[in-house]
Amino acid sequence: MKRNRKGGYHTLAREKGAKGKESRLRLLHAAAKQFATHGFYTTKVSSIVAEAKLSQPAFYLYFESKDAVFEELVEMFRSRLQAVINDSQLPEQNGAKHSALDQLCHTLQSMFEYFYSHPDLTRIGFYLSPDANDIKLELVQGIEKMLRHEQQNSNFASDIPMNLVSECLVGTIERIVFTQLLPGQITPEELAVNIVRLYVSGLARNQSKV
Amino acid sequence: MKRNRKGGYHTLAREKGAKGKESRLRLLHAAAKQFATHGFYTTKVSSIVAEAKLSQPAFYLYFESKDAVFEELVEMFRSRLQAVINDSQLPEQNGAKHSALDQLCHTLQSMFEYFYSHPDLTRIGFYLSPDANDIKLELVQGIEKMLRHEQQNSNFASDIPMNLVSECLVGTIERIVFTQLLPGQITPEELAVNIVRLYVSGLARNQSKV
Amino acid sequence: MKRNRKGGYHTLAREKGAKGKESRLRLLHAAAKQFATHGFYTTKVSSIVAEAKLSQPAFYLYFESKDAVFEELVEMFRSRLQAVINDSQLPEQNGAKHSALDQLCHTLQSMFEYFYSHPDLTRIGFYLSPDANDIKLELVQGIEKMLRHEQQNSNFASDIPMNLVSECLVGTIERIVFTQLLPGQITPEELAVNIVRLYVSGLARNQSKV
Amino acid sequence: MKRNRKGGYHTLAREKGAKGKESRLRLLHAAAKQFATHGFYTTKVSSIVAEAKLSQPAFYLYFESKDAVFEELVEMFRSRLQAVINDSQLPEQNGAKHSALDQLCHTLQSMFEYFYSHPDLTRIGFYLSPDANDIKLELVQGIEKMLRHEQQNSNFASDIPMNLVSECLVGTIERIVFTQLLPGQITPEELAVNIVRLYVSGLARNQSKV
DNA sequence: TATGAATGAGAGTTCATTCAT
DNA sequence: CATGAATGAACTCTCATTCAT
Repeated sequence: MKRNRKGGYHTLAREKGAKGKESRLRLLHAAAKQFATHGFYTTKVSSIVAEAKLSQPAFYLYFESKDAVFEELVEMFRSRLQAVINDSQLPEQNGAKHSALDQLCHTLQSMFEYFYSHPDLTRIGFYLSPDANDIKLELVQGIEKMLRHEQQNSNFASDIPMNLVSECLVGTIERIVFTQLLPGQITPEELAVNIVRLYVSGLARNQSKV
Repeated sequence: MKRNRKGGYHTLAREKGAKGKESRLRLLHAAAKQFATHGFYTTKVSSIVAEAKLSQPAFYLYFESKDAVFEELVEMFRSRLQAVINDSQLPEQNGAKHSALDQLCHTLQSMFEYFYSHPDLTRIGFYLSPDANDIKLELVQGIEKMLRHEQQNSNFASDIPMNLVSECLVGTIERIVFTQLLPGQITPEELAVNIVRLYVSGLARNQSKV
Repeated sequence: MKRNRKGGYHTLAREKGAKGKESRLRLLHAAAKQFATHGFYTTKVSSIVAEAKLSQPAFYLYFESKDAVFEELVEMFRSRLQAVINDSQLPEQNGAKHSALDQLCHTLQSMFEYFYSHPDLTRIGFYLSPDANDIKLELVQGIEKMLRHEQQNSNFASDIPMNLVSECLVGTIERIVFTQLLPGQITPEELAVNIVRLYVSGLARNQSKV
Repeated sequence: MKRNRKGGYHTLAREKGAKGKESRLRLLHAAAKQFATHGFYTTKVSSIVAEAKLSQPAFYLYFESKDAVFEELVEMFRSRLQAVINDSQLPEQNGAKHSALDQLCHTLQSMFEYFYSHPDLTRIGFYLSPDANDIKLELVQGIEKMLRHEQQNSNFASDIPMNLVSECLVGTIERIVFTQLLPGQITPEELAVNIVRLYVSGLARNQSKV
């Protein structure tokens, strides 16, 4: 968020007692929902607290500013997404490593599962945040690494630069998540499989095209 | 009560003489630039008119409101994009029709050329507008039509639903335009070719994968 | 577009604690005074809050808009006036009902007392409001009813339509209130007596005129 | 008008040629209509010129300001009304002077005829103008003079002060003009007769009341 | 005689944020 | 732990008025 930098945190974060922790959480959820639904600028602090059934000053008991909650949500999305990706390493099986494609497929599926179970955060981190580009860039780089790996195994012949491919794939993911996954048109698994298949095999019946 | 008799200053939208037309255009360009750079909410009417070297009231001489200019810009983008797509039908050559893929490739290239020469509008119509989804949906449908055509010529074996493919492709376009095309990393033609190749042939060297 | 999610700050009209109630009242009084003194359009919200010793946003804590306070004041005038009229029914005395004229006289006096003790509201409801006509019309009808009553007791011979008489009387009231009563030239009681006498007996010494 | 004093006239009034004179008149009529219909503040210069089919600068060719036209219209009303009253002196007939009542009746009728044929001006001068009070005061004084005259002829026994009676009468006139005369419910003559009869004879059948 | 184009000045309203309790 | 009450700072939009032609 570059919206309105204010400088260092002041010592709020009073989330000591149980009640405080709970209030903070309610605010966080309310904020996520409101931001996801209405965007950053049309979400008013007043509606966040209304949804959380707290007063406006209470909001500032737990967050430095409207910008700050937003940033926190984005950060949550970013780090959890990172975690999901990291945790999705397939274990070796019977001493044999999985192919990079299996790995990719599995990683995508894990991501999609995460997106599906956190639609508000996803909307915020992927669409709304000014940092969305950075987040997606990380994704691009992660994917590129996997692709290069497979390429080194000489399974990819494509003369399209892998970086471009990753960009394409991330674009695809981005859209498909919002138009297919979140509305529940398709399961995370199907989506992962379909996308990987498309990117690997392409559409053509005979491989002489273009 | 209802005291307010609105009804506009004097029917708005003068643009009779050349000077007026020019001012309106300056405002339109300034607005496009500001919106594209800062987004809708952080763009102030004051900065638009500053960039256009006019006073604030002048703005309201030519546009009903800040919302209205924005909508006008979006509409421009939408209709011109539509026109570009429609005008990109390849003519028959030597009595033989072009393949749907050539057609797709050519259409993409035309679109990319349009995007490249109108980056501000593109940013507005594709990212910023609440109507962006509608616009992209039109695009999805247009592309799906082309793909189905090719499919009926039985050049596509893919068992992935064509609608899903279109969605994927549009996602790709969307991203690639902003990360590669607009920053000038790649020419419209290269981009079109690469994308079509990727979607048609896929990445794999031998077609037994996944 | 429709970006604006209005929906009010936080449901408005707090006035929970005593302090809030008091502020709201101060604003209401200030508004009444300003409107009465300067009229609707020349009264600025800024002068209302200045008089109430509050900031501009505080105004919108208690009222939806400048229009809204005005309407509220008008409504107060209208309803209280109605109440005054209703409450001014003379009780039976010694088993004998009062004559309609006594009743009229008494009602007028009550009204005048109300006007005299609420000059600002009176100015607003009688002069300034676009609804002033409705309010006066109610008054005309109320008075007409009393007059008809007396007429049925065959105390009135006049061949002037009672409706016209009521209109005349209301016109008289309206003016006399502002030129005589509010400036303190005459007491409510004197005024009521004089007017009724005038309307009942007329000016002429011998009743053969005109 | 105290609205916005601006100081002395500048030398505009270019109404030399016939066309100029006509434009000025069109503006004046348009202004009267707009002011009468919508009031001073809700009438915009832009709507006046729209109605007059001229441009905004043209307006300032003929009038110093919005305030100025309004004042001019009020002044027209005031002076013409004065003239009507002065011209309504009944001539002696057969050497015998008319009674003051006949005179009053005739004067009222003339006034009503004037009002009826100039509804816009009447609305402006009687209702809208801040000077309305002065104008009505003049009227009160004129009427009071007539009444006193009749009183001296000892035709009036009333112990109600003649000044108060005049005030009452003017109030009556004011209202009745707008609710009965201008909407065309009653002719100027009938109105004059009815009012005078009411004020002279009163409502009562037998003169012992109150 | 008239107008297209432009503006200074200000009004109402909103919102994130804080004070006092 | 929480809130009722209040505000500074902006922002959009309007309107009478003028400049240049």
